[in-house]
Amino acid sequence: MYICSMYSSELIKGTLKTIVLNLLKDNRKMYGYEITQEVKKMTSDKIQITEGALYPTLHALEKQGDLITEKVYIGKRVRKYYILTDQGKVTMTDRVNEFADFMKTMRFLLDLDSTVQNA
Amino acid sequence: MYICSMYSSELIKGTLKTIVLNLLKDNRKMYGYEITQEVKKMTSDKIQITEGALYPTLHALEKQGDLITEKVYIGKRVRKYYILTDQGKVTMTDRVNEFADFMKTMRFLLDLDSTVQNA
DNA sequence: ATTAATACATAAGAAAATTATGTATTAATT
DNA sequence: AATTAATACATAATTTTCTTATGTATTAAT
Repeated sequence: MYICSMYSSELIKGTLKTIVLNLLKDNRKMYGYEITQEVKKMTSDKIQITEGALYPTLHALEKQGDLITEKVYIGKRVRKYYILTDQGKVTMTDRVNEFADFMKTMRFLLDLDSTVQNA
Repeated sequence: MYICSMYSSELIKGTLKTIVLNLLKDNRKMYGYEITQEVKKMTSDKIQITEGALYPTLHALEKQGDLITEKVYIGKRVRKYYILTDQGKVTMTDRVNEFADFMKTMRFLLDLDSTVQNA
């Protein structure tokens, strides 16, 4: 997963890229460790991204042209900021829309709109 | 995946057990092929479960005691109906609630409530 | 002085799909 | 009548994506 205290690991698979790309929208620049902390904070520890999952994903997104990096030295420590490219913005929008549509489909399929769970 | 014309494969990973268990609720009994067709129909072809994914999943759920089977012969053709056990009903509820909660978390994380996509 | 936190990275292994293949019956089409 | 499509099961090889483990190094806190 990304170490999830709350969700069974297989549930969350496949959403990491969507989460990362979405966090970087509005020209925000973030570095890896910051992403892990922000997601942990925003989800009240429900989703905790592991470094073993995050860094390869960031490298893949960079390789495919969705992200560019900016190295900054904080004292002697390296920090790699990630920024969305124009292509990355398109990918981000596609991914988020796709996930939103997927949720809609799943809500219908699991009959969730008539239950309490989706409050 | 389950052959998804619409969703990128990694998005859907991990929801198959939840989908299957949920379809079998209310003491409904279904066989494998029927499940693939029902999901295809209910999602307007957006989610198409492949046999390579479904059968191993059904066998796993049976092995762990969530499902029992009932063989029926239609002429010379075998049909294996799957039925939720009492344990399976608990698993089903847990899984569906977990997914509902996960969607809630993701809606917040992706800031979907303030956009058009979640209509 | 030691531990925790920050910050990066990669590699081995596991889980859950995909893709491909196989068997066999029955219905539909040409 | 012969072929194709649909029904219905199954498994095996491969790929993807994550987990778990490990590694290096700096800085802050105890």
